[in-house]
Amino acid sequence: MSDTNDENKPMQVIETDADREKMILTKVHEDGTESNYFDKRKLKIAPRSTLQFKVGPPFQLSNKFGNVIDNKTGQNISLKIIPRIDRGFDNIDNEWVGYKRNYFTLVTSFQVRNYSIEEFLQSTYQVTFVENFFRQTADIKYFAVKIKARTDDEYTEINLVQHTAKRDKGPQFAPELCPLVPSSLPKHQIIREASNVRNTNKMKKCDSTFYFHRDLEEENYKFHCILKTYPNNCIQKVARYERVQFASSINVKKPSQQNKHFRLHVVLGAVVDRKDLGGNIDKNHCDEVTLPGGGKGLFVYLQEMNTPPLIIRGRSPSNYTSSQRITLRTTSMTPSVTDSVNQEDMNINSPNPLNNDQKSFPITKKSPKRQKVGRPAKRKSNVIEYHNEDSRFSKADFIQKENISGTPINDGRRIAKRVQTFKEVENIMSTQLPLHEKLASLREQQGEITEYQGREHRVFKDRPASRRTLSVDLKDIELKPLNYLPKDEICVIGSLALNLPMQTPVKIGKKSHKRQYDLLERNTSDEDMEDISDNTIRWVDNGLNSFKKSRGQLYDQELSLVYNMSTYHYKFDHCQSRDSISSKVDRSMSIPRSIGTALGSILTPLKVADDFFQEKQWMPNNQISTDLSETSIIQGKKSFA
DNA sequence: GCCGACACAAATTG
DNA sequence: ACAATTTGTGTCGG
Repeated sequence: MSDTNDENKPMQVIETDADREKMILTKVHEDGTESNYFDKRKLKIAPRSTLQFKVGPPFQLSNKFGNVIDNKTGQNISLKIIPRIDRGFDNIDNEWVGYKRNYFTLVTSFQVRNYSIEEFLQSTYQVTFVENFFRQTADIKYFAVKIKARTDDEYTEINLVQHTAKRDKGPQFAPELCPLVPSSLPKHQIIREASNVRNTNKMKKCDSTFYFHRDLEEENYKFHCILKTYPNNCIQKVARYERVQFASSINVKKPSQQNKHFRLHVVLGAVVDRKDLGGNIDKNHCDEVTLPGGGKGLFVYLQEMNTPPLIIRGRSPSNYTSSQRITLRTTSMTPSVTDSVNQEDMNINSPNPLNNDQKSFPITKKSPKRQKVGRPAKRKSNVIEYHNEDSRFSKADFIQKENISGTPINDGRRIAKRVQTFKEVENIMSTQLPLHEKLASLREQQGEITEYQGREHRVFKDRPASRRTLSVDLKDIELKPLNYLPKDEICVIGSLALNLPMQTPVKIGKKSHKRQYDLLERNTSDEDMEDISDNTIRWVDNGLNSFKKSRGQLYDQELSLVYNMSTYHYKFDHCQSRDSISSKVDRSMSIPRSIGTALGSILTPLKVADDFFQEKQWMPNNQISTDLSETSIIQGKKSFA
């Protein structure tokens, strides 16, 4: 459970470094599913991609209100809300970021310590709470949950809106109070799989996970019990709030232009009959509801959990890739701390007219140079077309044409293709090189002044700066989940895939990755459900302590952070030297922090690898190192002399 | 600049 | 294989 022992320290260094540098941060859950966190300013992923599902910020207990007594035993019962966000929030640079226009999913159940569901439903309960300085007691008709959003500072409630799957064609509605019976919470994967089920067979399979059918259990509940006072026959075990959005009217920024922070709240409460209560109720900690019979009821808050502060990005184009350009950079020499300094220097010379407000993304933080204002977004220009074999058409060529015509080239000779893997980036780069060089020399002949003049340093001193730049529009790089590619040919790095000159198809080996190891060791339960904790105190401890322990608001214990580039280094294999992938995975653990932080790069491992190679006095040929934080592609020398 | 509405496109679902 | 569905986001116009 504790990840803070010595052998993990090197890992943590890497992770911390990686934390600042990765395009996609992959968190592996205990059930083997992954959450892939990425910045939508930097990377566009298809709407229905499974990468859009991800576990969001953890909840912490924020309030306890009433007291619930089991009428049979006279004992207090101990309740626990089990909420989770399954879509809509990315962990970017230690902040939780959602999009105003996009859906999020919040699921929650609740559990009662030391009760089976049957035991629980066979009894009746009484709630005692204080409202308006008066102590009130009433029988509970049923338990229920609701969700809310608030601003972090003012504590103003923010409206939430839900859509049907039909979105614009269907109605909008506020998230409703959801009567619940106790249950564990289905795992993230189950929520994913159940998200758009229409097939009746599938629905039946899901049914027992999500619903409790009172009529089917009649003989178990012959006497008066709480089950009888639940509103519907079909009672939910899990509240699923899907397709939720913040009200479109919310202002996501403060007047100072700083991000406003929001929190999502989950409230567990008990619904009682208003008639059972005396006096005035101020409704500070309860809401009025309508009872099944039509009478007035009260939803009495029992317990509340909330998220850490959330950032909601608005509709500004600056929050989308359409306004961005990424850069692929290649280096011809081993990166080092010095190099990185130099690079940073270079960066300063590149203007960043776009976003000043990008500190949430590490790459940008490291390289404050977003160079070029993206061309106006064009609906139909998301596809890069190029021909793998035809070096006459370079990416640069393409971009130029595209910029002029506003449409992708498609003259029938070339294969339309979206860039999805680094292999493809590689292809683009390798095929375009000759032309690029040509263009470069042409430019030189014409006496063009290079953008990086004055920035020469040892890495590039042998090449005119004008030869170094090519750019790839970020919009044109879209990454697909792993299962789109034949497994034996790729290296899985988060959800990115690279051709891997290596047999192991690969995640990170046990020994090499303590966290992964822990994860595997712990991953013993096949159940879809999370276990009910059998100790109240531990609940609290787990909730709060792990919150404290968490770094970047991810639970240490529940995850293995497998960063895209942190462990393997690899290269683009242009010359069959397939032995050049270092198998010294273990050594990755000792990558000095300075190396890891040296370059704001989504392909840091290449640089890391370079460094190892240098250490070993051996440098592989044909490595292309790319740096998405630069504003241009810089093509290194083809080989080292 | 913000927002509603409509539109497009791409992965999933059946 | 194919069509329908779903959802991120591009775009227009008020």
